[in-house]
Amino acid sequence: MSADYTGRLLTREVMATADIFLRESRRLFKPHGLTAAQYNVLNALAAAPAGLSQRELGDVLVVDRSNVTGLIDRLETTGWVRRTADPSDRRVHRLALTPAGRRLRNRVHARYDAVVQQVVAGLDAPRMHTAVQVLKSLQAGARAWHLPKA
Amino acid sequence: MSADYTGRLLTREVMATADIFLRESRRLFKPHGLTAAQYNVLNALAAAPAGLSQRELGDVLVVDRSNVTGLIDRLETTGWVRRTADPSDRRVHRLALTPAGRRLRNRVHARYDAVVQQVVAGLDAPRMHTAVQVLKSLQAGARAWHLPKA
DNA sequence: AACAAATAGTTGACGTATCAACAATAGATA
DNA sequence: TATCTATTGTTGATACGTCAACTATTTGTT
Repeated sequence: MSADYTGRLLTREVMATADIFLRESRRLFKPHGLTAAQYNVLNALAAAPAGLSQRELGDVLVVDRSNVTGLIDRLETTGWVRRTADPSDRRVHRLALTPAGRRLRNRVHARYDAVVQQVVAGLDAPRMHTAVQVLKSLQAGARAWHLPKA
Repeated sequence: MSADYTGRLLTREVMATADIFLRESRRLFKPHGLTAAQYNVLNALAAAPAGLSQRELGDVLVVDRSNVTGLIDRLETTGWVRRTADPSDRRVHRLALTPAGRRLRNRVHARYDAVVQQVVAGLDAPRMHTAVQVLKSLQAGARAWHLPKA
């Protein structure tokens, strides 16, 4: 098994695994009326006690500002997120979970976490640790390819 | 470092890595006028000497039939893919690369492959092998969670 | 203070993805 | 054969994602 064959295989499997995770996680979110992107928003907001601006949220999710607009529009109509004016900068919208949004997030997060534990159950810590290191290395490699453009 | 912490970390890193790959690969495809989805179509067709029906292509790419329609519409207008009538079943459209499509695919594939080799360069075979095994196990685990619904 | 950047958010155009509903065709069965 | 069922591809609605262009602000410079 040549090294480059394994390299191709590895990158392919990373993509395939992420794709399966995404698909299966959608099945979990759907009954709660949530999409995967919306769950990520609730989660990011739950982890930011002081709230986030839309730009900050976009940075956290690695998503364009323009995408955040629609995402929050929809989450506002469902009543899970609130936009409030920032007192010190009239351009920014401060985002926060509503109580209902926080409850929903906690409920879904617990289920999601339980599934992750189940999915990961067959793996021993050293192997997982190696896998994480390999993934980090792949991320660094991908970014290193990116940077030379500068 | 508890096992469940590593489990959460692992799944998060899988998603993050796939996301970075996707973003960076788009940078590679763009100058050739290709999107990531379109590259995947060209690749699937290049690997199927007898051509594929739209349903078969959807199965290979794990996307909905309805998505294939638009994908092929666009690739037909750029002249990289051709739809032909299937003689034995008037419902199906047989898909094939045009010569230009095949040339484009080969050109882009070569570059893509070179980048993958570069990205993977810092990793030794045993670690990659472990990572692939872990990923396969995660896929199996995710699907195992899926199946119990039946 | 006045003017020139830079930044926050929105909009519109487009590509990709899903789902549900539909027409045309094929296949199975009564 | 006539009918019922399944399958192929298309369409329309909705969501997500990008980019480029725009407005309203802020900040920085002269």
